[in-house]
Amino acid sequence: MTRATPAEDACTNALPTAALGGPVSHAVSRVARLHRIAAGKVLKGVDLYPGQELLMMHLWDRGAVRQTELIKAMELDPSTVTKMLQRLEQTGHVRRRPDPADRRAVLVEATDESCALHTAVEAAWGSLEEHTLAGLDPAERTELVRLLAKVEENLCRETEDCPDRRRAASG
Amino acid sequence: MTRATPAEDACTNALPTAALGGPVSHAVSRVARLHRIAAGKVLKGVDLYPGQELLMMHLWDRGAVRQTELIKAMELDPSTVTKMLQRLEQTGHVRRRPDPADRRAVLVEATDESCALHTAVEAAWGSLEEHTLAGLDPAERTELVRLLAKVEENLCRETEDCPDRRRAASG
DNA sequence: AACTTTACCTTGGTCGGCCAATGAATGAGT
DNA sequence: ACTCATTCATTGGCCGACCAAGGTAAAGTT
Repeated sequence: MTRATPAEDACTNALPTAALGGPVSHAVSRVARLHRIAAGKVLKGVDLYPGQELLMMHLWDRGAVRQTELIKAMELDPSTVTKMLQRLEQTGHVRRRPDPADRRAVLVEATDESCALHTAVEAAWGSLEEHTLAGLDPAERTELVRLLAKVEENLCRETEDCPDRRRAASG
Repeated sequence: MTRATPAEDACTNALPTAALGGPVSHAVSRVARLHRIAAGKVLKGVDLYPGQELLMMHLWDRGAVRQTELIKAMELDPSTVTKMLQRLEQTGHVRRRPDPADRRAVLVEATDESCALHTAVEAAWGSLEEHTLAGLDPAERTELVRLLAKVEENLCRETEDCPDRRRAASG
């Protein structure tokens, strides 16, 4: 269509081709990267790496849980969670013990020291959020959340990675 | 049997604390992750990993460039680009040669074989973009792009990672 | 009870991405 | 011309994240 000859194309655009072919995809990548960096800076004060704070929040919120719980809640790969927990345990943020009711399961909980970070982490996230949304009025923020949710839905569908989200705990 | 506390079942949907404290931050993380996965699937057909396609696009677009050029254009860490290029070289997508005009620099260019992927990659990105935006009407798409750009600006500011963007290619 | 399937977690590998530190060549200052 | 600073690229280490494969234990089936 737009591009017929792959071999010869000396178009000297300032805009990357990617931005033309997929502006939103491109923007998502960039925003995500910058956001992660920003998160890293904010989290440096609490001795956490980006990503870990979500796990900790879940732990603070729910208390002792099985890893499966975390995996499902955060929709991450099991191996990812395992490794995160190993590091988190090593840094003293988390404690793991075998589940007495299920010998193949592991119970995870936040350590008391980590609980001291709870407030700081939430404050950090609040500040990160505010920074991210600086200059956007409430209507824009709402709209952004709505649109992102739609996009997430779309991507979720293809990925088929969040199938049981709707029914979390049905009897 | 030892299911969980009934109180937890009450707030089923398990809105993570993170979602309350930073809905957009949370959404950005999730969307980014899903988007990356989707990109991975689309790119599997062209033997590229997510992230590499942007680099290749730049190469296809600009021809032989120095790594610095890539680093600035993609706003990535130098070491990241180095490693990406090493793998890309090993998979035959890229070729590197010393810059005759500057003995500490390296010229990078896409191989001919990789050029054959050019069209496929752009098609993949197009399809990814379309998938991402499925169900959004043109107005919503525009708005999303606009809002993401604003957010990127905000994050950029703090990060101070894209200061010289205005003067991309001079001379 | 014995067998089979499923669930839970771990390990090993790969990739993108970062930071910190290093080596090599250019460029600027004196 | 000789320092000194800057730039270019690489290496090593680390983390998040994925997949694939494996081992153990609990359910489900016969």
